[in-house]
Amino acid sequence: MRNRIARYGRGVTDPLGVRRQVCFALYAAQRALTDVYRPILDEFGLTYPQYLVLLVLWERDAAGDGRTPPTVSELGAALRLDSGTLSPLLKRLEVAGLVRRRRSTRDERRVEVTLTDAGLALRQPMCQVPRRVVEATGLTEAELVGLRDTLTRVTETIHRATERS
Amino acid sequence: MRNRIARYGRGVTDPLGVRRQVCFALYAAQRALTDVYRPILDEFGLTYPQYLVLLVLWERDAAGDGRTPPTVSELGAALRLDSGTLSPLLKRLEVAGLVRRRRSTRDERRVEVTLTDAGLALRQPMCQVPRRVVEATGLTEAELVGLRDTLTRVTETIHRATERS
DNA sequence: GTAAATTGAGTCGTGCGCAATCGGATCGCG
DNA sequence: CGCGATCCGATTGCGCACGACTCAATTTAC
Repeated sequence: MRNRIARYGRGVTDPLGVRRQVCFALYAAQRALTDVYRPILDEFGLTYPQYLVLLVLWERDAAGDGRTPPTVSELGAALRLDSGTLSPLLKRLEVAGLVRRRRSTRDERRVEVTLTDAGLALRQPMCQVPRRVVEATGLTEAELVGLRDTLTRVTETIHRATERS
Repeated sequence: MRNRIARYGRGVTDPLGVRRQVCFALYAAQRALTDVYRPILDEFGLTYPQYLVLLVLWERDAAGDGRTPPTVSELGAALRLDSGTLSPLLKRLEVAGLVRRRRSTRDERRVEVTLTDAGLALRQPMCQVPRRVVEATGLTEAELVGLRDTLTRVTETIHRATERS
């Protein structure tokens, strides 16, 4: 049974106090963490969402399981972004020379995204990026794992709930 | 019809994978939670950042401590948003009839933001919004408090670190 | 008292993030 | 085989976020 939240009245326990809200904490933390990434990723000429796309591509590449390269939809599934976000982003990555976009020959609706040599070469130097960012959070390894798992659970709960509609 | 985001079928165990990273968990959770807010706030014709601004204004209004109304800068300090984001946002809130902007007479650089009657009247019906959202996360109250505090700590740590430069 | 520095709001450009929509490609079923 | 339903990607439009900048008002330093 869901536990009840105290009644929303006024005064000291004002439920509408911004800083009391988990949602604001999440919103603020996300932007703060992006602030940490920005100068680091700037060294590589990347934005945070672009970096995430590369992470997925590196991951798929390393798996080396003989699958075809990921399509725009598959990247969207991995990052939960839709084509309206990914299409222009991938174009910018292509202009930067890090990825290639190519129509699938088997299904010409699909666009397969592959890493260029330059995109592949970025992987090694960027290996230390996560460590540098994590240090800025000031959290212990255990706290980080707990935080990640809680956040992941929240995300999955929400997605399960909304996919039912 | 909107682009549907397919389920991401792979395991969570890839050591260097996107899904292992706290940063991605934060990024994804923030967007998932916004997905929960969107339809609810749509009923009031608001976006999430606009709702946050109203939260601060309601809070200040309830405090009734005789202070002057918050300025754009003070709203920015509360939400950690700069004038480049707030100025157009506040204009939209003004067009919507929820907020008034007025130059301070004592310092004409400042713009004071006050609630209109319509903006004030929105407070009561929106009291249930946080509860409805929190239910969607599927977390207990204790977990929520812990999550909020951890996130707040991360945010503060980052800000202390970056403000030193 | 005036020049220099600072502060506060606004504007512009770039890049997400999402809704809505379009057009082409494929699939399902008769 | 034919045709409608479905799927996929691209595109468009809007609203954040943020950096860089402008401009005016105020504060300071001398």
